[in-house]
Amino acid sequence: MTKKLTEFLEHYITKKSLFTNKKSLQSNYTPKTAPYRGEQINQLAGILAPSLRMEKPSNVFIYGKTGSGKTLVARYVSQGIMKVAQKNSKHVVIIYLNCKLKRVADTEYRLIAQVARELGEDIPPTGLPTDEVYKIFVRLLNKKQQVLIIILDEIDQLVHKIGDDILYNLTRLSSELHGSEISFIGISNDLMFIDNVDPRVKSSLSEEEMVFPAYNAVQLEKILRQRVGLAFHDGVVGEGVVEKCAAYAAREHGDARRALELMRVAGEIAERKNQEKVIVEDIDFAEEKIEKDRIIDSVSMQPKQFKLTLYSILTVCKGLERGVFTGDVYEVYRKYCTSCGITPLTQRRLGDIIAELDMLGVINAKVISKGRYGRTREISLTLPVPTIATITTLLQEGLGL
DNA sequence: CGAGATTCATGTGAAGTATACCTTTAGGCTTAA
DNA sequence: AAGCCTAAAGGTATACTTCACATGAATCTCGTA
Repeated sequence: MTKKLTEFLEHYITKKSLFTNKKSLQSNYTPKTAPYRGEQINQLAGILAPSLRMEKPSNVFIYGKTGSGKTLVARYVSQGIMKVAQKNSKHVVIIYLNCKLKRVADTEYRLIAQVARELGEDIPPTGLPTDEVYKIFVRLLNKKQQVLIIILDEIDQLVHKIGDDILYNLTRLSSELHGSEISFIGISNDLMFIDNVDPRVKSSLSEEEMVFPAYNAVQLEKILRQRVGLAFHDGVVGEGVVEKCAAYAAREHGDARRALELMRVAGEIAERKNQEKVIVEDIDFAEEKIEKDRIIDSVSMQPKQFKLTLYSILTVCKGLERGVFTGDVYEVYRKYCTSCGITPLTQRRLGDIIAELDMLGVINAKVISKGRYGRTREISLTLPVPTIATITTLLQEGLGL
């Protein structure tokens, strides 16, 4: 037994990895070149370039489906600008924020606080008045002359959650600055998003607009090939693997991020199975695994009450084909609360939590009217059965049930 | 039979409350001159 | 007397509760053909 283990570990060291540079398949990796996005890069660079002369660049709004390279281009261009700025000792600061991240940038206070933190100021997580944080932020900017560019990724989620007042406040910010300049890059998956905000905000925040088309299958394949060349040893990726990967991702509105992740996970799976090559079948496994991991990840990061709510939903749904309703879930939820000593929330709150779980994509909740029998959310599960099982046991352990 | 009223179970918005955390202030203690 | 620490006071953001009203289609009601 122990011999077998050491053998395995010994073997692991000597074994040649399939990867040469796994990082280049990870989603936060910025490659040296961005195929099929040259135009967008030039355009964005053109918009942001004035920052290098210490002038305020126009605010930009970037639209495009997930995995169409929005974030990549924004990152790519900012890196370029930062590099040039540094060489010429210009004070240009570019901050990237993902507004969707819970407890980081999902409220006005937290967003500003986070930006200020990135600029090296210590802001407490709560307790300060929001306008005090604004003041700190303005003071910070005025301390030395600089151009600040804030990239707000998934900004539609933020506005959906807390309203568009924050955008108004942000746009007004620049009038309080002397010396420094500030501009924003908003990134949104939702094409209709800007039409639903205050027109005053709209005009000032989207001085420039960019739309990113989705990649088609051919382009995806080219991108994949490029990255695969960086990430894997030669000849490791088997026949037809890249093609299949590209086809899978193209099916999902040309999501390049997904294609890359698929490729990476397929590689990991192949490696774990001690294969010499990545084969087509690995992609199928990878697809399952990715979805599962994504869900498990986002579930395990939720607060306790969310977990308990989800657990209640899962148990109520189990074995049932039809969707379940808020009332059913609440009943079960209360039962679990007493059995594990958590004070139950009100049904009002539970409704909100269910809505949030829906937003996360863990469950599917739709408001329906049952006519004479009232109105409720119809909750159903869309996840594959094995995933549900895993989550259920995970939650069970986590909640001590 | 069909138009309009009714009804149910919960959605949804606003306002209030509890909690955790922040800064400021005042008082008490220590320390150094 | 100055400096430092601590506790209380006064304030905020956030998660949650309470209250009150909104919703919308199945069902009911009742006048009419």
